[in-house]
Amino acid sequence: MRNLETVLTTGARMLADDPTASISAIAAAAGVDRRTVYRRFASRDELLFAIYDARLAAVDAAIESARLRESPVPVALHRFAEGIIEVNRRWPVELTRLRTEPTIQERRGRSTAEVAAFLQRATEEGFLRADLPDGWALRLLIQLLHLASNEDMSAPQAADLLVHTLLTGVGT
Amino acid sequence: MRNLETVLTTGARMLADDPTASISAIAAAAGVDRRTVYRRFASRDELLFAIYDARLAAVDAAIESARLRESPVPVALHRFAEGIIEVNRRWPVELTRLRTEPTIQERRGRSTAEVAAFLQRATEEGFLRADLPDGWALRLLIQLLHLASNEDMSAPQAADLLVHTLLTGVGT
DNA sequence: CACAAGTGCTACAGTGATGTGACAGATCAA
DNA sequence: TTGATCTGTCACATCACTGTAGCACTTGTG
Repeated sequence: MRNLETVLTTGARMLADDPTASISAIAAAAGVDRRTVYRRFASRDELLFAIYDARLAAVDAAIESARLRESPVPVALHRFAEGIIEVNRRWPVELTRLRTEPTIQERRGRSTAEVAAFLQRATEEGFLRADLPDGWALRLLIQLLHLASNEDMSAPQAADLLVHTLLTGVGT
Repeated sequence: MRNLETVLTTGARMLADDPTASISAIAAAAGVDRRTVYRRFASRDELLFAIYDARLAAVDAAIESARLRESPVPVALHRFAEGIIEVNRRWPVELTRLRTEPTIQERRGRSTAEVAAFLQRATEEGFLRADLPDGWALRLLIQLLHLASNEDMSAPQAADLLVHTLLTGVGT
């Protein structure tokens, strides 16, 4: 069903700027009856879960195709950034509350571990400074990804800006 | 009354990680009866407004004491970062929804304009690159402030890390 | 002590969202 | 066309939160 996909993406978009958006509102925006949503998802939480799950799947796909383990660091970083920016734009999810859920947490943890390992490699190969606080580069990268996703430019352009900012900052 | 301040700071903290936190929950966490909150604030929105207002006041104070117009750019930047980090920690408000309110919007706009002007000066004096997309440095700085605020280190340390990252990035 | 102000507690009406049921109409495959 | 599946709609119970009312109790100030 195309409708289901529409509900998920629309829901993601709406919940992004108002986490309290009701199922009625989401259904209406997706051009679907509220009752139909309840036929697909037993509860509100299940819908949120499905949305988050879709996002996580997209993130995993982006990580996969970035080849973080194999490609040269600069190449992988660019591909990863571009991929995640596209994911963030299609799934602008900000369901921080769901991160409590163990299943989500575990799965999300695996993805971030992948990225953390990549940053570790980048450090070892001399692309990142080695004297940074633990996890700082990772958290910085994630924030920059959100920031770049909201920039009014193409994904490749945004990725370029992001990588350049990440590595060299905005100073002279 | 000390209670009022407690309600505001507690509310800020609770609403930061769950924007739907009820007045009952906030009151309970602040060690106050729900009815007492309603005696101070006519409605829920008025409480949110008061919290946001307290944060804005703290931000203004931080901007003020940073002397963004007069001090040398590096000095002002450090003072500003340190001040805002402390504000973010005391008022971890993420009431993006309130930004619709015209009063808030206008007041918030004045603060950010002040910072934007400072960044403009920093660019003119050669501390920031001049070829950045419009507003990128400002949005980046704001995000970095949130990020640094959550780091487990003292405000001055976090400010150092922030400024260094902002200006030179994390690359080698 | 006495008075005033503030707070806690119980209770209540109103509202909006959630989740469920039943039925009619639409869609699509055989 | 017929049967099965999906969807829209009206209806309903439930629940949590909001906002208000009245009364009893505590606290501080003269």
